[in-house]
Amino acid sequence: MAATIYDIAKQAGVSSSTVARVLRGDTKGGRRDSAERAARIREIANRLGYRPNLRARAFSEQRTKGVGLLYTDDAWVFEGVNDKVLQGLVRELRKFDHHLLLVPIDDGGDWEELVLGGHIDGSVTFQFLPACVRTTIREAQMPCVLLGDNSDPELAHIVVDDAAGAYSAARHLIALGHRRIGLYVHDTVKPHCSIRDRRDGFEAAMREHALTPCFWHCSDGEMVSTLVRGDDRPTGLICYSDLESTLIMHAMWQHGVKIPADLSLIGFNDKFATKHMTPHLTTVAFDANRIGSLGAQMIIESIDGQERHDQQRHGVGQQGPASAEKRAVKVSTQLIIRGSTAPPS
Amino acid sequence: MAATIYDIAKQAGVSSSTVARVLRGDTKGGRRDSAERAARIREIANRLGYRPNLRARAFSEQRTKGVGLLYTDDAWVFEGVNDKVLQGLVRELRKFDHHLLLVPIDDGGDWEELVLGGHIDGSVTFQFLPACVRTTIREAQMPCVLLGDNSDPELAHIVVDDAAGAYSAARHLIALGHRRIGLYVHDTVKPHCSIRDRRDGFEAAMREHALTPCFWHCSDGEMVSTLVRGDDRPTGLICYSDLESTLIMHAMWQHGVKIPADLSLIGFNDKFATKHMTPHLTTVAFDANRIGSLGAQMIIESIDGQERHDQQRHGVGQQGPASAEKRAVKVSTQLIIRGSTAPPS
DNA sequence: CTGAAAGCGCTAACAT
DNA sequence: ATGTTAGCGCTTTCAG
Repeated sequence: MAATIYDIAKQAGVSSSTVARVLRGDTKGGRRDSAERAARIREIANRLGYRPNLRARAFSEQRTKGVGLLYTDDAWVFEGVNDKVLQGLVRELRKFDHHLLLVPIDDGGDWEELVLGGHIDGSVTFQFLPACVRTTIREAQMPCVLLGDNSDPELAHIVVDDAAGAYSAARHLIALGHRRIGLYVHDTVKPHCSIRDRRDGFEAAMREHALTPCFWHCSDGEMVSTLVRGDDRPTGLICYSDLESTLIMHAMWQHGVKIPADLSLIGFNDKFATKHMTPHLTTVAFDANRIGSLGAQMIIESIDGQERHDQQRHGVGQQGPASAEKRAVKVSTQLIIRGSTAPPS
Repeated sequence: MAATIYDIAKQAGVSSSTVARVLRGDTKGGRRDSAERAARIREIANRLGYRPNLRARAFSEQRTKGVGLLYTDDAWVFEGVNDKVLQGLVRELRKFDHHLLLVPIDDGGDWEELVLGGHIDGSVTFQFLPACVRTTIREAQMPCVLLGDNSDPELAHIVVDDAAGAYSAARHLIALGHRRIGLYVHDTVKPHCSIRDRRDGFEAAMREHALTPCFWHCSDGEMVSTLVRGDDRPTGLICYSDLESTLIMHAMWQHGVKIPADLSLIGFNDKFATKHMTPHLTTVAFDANRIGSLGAQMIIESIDGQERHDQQRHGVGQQGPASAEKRAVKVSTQLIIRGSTAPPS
């Protein structure tokens, strides 16, 4: 049905290799096909609506140019700023002629067939994965990059510089004159390295000023109670994400607590900071898209590196640059000051 | 490196075909391999850590078991309830041993290579696609299902029964005694069949009671102005999605307009209805996950149907059931009544 | 029930 | 510069 290089070769009266070379623009080794032949071949290919068969190519090259996105938690993938990460990832992969497969990890274990069966050349993971998955991937020597997760220092990963972000937020509040400052994480937030890192950064800033850091990991109802009652309530609150900020800000409206007069509020992610909020939210922003695009570059590099490595083992390679070097990248944060923070009244 | 059926065949002293058959549990035509041989083959395969090479299989079967998700607008894919649709889609595809590829459609047109190059067997689309994409897909005879889009009646598609949903929302408000009722769509919402369908359903209900429907497609600022000034302001508002409802509800809090006493509010999607709102939102819900899982079933059916169809053309098929029948599915809605609606005061 | 063999379409090493 | 050829690993007739 679909035209192959053989069909073209026959019509052009040349060999299939010539067709393949011309169509791929292969000029390796100063190669240059005679212009006339090349033109005719291209014309015929065009007329026949030729398209390289990617399945055949993948089979021959032993490489699909596919990257798997491994995840266990559906909600996580599409939550918060992860949509931006995913966008950056997909777009960047496409730039390098790769594509992304969605691979949910179930208990059933049928992901192994897909991941290890050779339908993908490497994988990228969101959130933390079960240890068995990591083991499997490592044993299979599959290139892998962790996104938003630094739980395995052995593997390449990209995370936000959460500590620095929380630190800058705390510094901002302290500079405004706040003394009772807290960090709030909603109780539905699952365990994640970013919680610890943000807490670390926050507490470091507080300690530098001999202040006592408060930390809450509870429901919004409980947090609101704490914020509205008592004289020792915090006057500054840093939220784990803009979602917490939204909940708190609206609750404060309803309880008559003025922001920023009675409470200074800082978010994280710059996700809902201006859309749903009055006043607009001071928040710790970062380039989520970049996490994805960097991830794409790293995984492709890693795949290419491994391929070279494999060729070496078969004695085809030239020399030995360091094999897929493990890397850890931190994406920087930026404090965006808007209307939700002010000196305490 | 990785074991193949030949490696196993050699060790077991049988032919590769036998290995292939045993490992696949192929019992076609009442076939049953001798138990002892089969057991030994399986044992060896296991010991060698054999895994079928999916690239080779795809090449041989001329089918990858991949489905492409085609989209032009990043934001759309991850917006609103579409994350749920995507979840349902991916999970259901996996149940049938298929997988999903993310295929952003750019102007560059490099999506054609991926889609038409045989890396996917069929495609599913979100939102409306450029006409040229649809033309290409149709000409290539690629199986395709439209999700949340009925703009092309020629193609199989699944949509929410938006008209019925809006109708039920309007009926609810009318039954409560409201007379001035409006439908509100935020001005950032891109053109989509659901806007028209919801408007149709809303207006139908209003006409049945000889009431005048109001419709706004504007910024939230403008909508709020309308809601807070004048005596002929609406007492009931149906929002295009829970997002509009959120914006409106919080603005009303800030303007001292009580919900539901002064304004009854209805959302759509049941997305933020209980999380961010006081009172909880009356909303039109539907099973977004189901759109995805139905979509998966339909696209796989369509792919299988086409395969049979192709075999027929080569004279291999048996008989001729209707080829991939085009279908249009509507997912039903359900009005969930919570605290944001009440009789007008 | 089993084995031999053709074929899927492309890449790349080798020969000319 | 071009042609020849040998894979890539699995599926699927077709003989036996």
